[in-house]
Amino acid sequence: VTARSILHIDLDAFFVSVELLDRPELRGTPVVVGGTGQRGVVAAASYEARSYGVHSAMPTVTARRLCPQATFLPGRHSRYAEVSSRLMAIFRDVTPLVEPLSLDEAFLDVTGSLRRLGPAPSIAAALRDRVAKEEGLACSVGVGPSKFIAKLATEHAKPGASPTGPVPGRGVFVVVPDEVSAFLGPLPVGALWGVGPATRERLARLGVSTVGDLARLPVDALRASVGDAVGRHLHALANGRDDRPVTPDLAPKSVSHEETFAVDIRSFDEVQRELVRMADSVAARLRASNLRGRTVGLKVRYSEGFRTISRSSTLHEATDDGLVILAEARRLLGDLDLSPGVRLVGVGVTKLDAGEARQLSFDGLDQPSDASDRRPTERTEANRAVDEIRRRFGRDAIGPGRLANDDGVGTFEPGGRQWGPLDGEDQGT
DNA sequence: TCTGGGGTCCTGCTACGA
DNA sequence: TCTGTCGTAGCAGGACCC
Repeated sequence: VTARSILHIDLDAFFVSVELLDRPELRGTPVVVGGTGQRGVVAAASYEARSYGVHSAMPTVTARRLCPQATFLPGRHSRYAEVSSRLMAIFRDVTPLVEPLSLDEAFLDVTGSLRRLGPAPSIAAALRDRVAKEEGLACSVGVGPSKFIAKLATEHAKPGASPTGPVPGRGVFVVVPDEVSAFLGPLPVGALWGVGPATRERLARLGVSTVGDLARLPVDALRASVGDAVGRHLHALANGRDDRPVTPDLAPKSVSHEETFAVDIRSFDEVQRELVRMADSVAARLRASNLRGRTVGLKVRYSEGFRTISRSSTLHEATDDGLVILAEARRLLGDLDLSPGVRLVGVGVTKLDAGEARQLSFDGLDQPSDASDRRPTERTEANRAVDEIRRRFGRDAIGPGRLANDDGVGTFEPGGRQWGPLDGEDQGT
C-alpha cells in the first residue's frame, strides 16, 4: 500500500480577508465579522483583533469590551460563498478529489497528481501562490498521509497572534509518515478532531492529557469512558490510523433554518409567524438543491438556562413544500409553554432524498395534500412559480401572505444567513 | 457574563416485530 | 401461548465542527 498524500487547505481569517478585499483601508487594523447586535458572536477576527484576545465564537459583547477600537462588520455570506466557489475551482485544477469542509477549508487527495505536478509540498506551495495571485487571499496548507494528520499540520502552518501583534505562519507544514508518532505524541488531546470540552474532561479523569497518553490507553478503557464508537475512533486517531477517503460531492443530510431573536418572544402568534418564514426558507432551499426531506424538526431555545428542546416527526413521504413543513412544525410546537421566553426558534428537515422529477399525471389529484386543501400538483406549480419569481426579482419579491404588511409589502427574507440577531430597533418591518 | 447558524455524528431510550 | 432476546427505527438530547 503506497502512502497517500493529503492536503488540508485553510484560508487565513477568511471572512475578514474577503471584507478587506473590498475595504483595503482596514488592512492592518483590528476587524471583526459577526453578529452586531447584543446576542451575536464573532464569526471571524483579523489577527490584529486576535492580539487583543478576540476569537471566533466569542460573544460580540465580549469582543467589544476587549477591543473597542475594532471595526465590527455584519458579514455577507453570499459574498463569501461566491469567493469560496472560485477557490474550490482552483483546488479542482490540481485534483478532482476535493472535499470542501466549509466555505474556507478543503481536503485534497493529491496522491494521483504527484507524477504530473511534483511532490506534495511543492503542490501546496504552488496552490498558495495561485490563491494569493488570483484571489488576493492568504491560506495555510497542511500536508500529511491522512486527512486528520493534514488537518493538524495546518495548525502548525497558520499565522498566529501575540499581545504585541500578528505572528506570521510557515504557510506550509509537512508531516511525513515516519514522523507521525513523534508529531502526535506531545499534542494536547483537545487537538484531536472530535475532542471538545466534554470529552477532554472525561479523558482528564483517566489521566489523559496528551495524544501520546491517549495512544497508550487500552481501547476498552477508552470505550467505557466515552462510548463505543467515539472510543474506537479516538484510539485509532491517537495511534495515527485514519483511512477515511477524501470524498468529493458529499450529499447534504439536513437543511435547517434557525434564528435567535434580539428580544425574547413569549407569544404563540409571534412564534407561529417565525415558523412560516423558516418553513418557507427551508423548503425553498430544498427545491433549489433538488432535495426533499421526510423528517421535520422543531427547535426551541428558552432564555432561562439556555435550555434547548427539540421535537421531530417523520412524514409518510418526503416533501419540499413549505406548507407541509409548516403544518408539521406547528403540530410539533403543539402546547409547548412559551411563557418563560423563547430566544431561538428553528425548523429543519432531515432524511433527505433526491427530489426525483415530479409526477405530473392526474394520479392522486383527489386527495388533498397533508397541509392544504390544494392539490399536490397545484402546489408544486405554485412553488415553482415562487422560485422563479425570486430568481428573477429577488428574495423579497414574493412570500407567504402571513408575512406581508397591511399594505401588502413584506420582508420575507427566506434564505438570508445571519450571524446573530440585529439590534431590536432594526428588526422586523 | 455570555453564549450564532448550519451542519454531522453519537448515545440512550422506547417501541415493535421476528 | 408466554417470555426473553435481538435488530431496527424513531426520537430527544448532546458533543462537536467551522
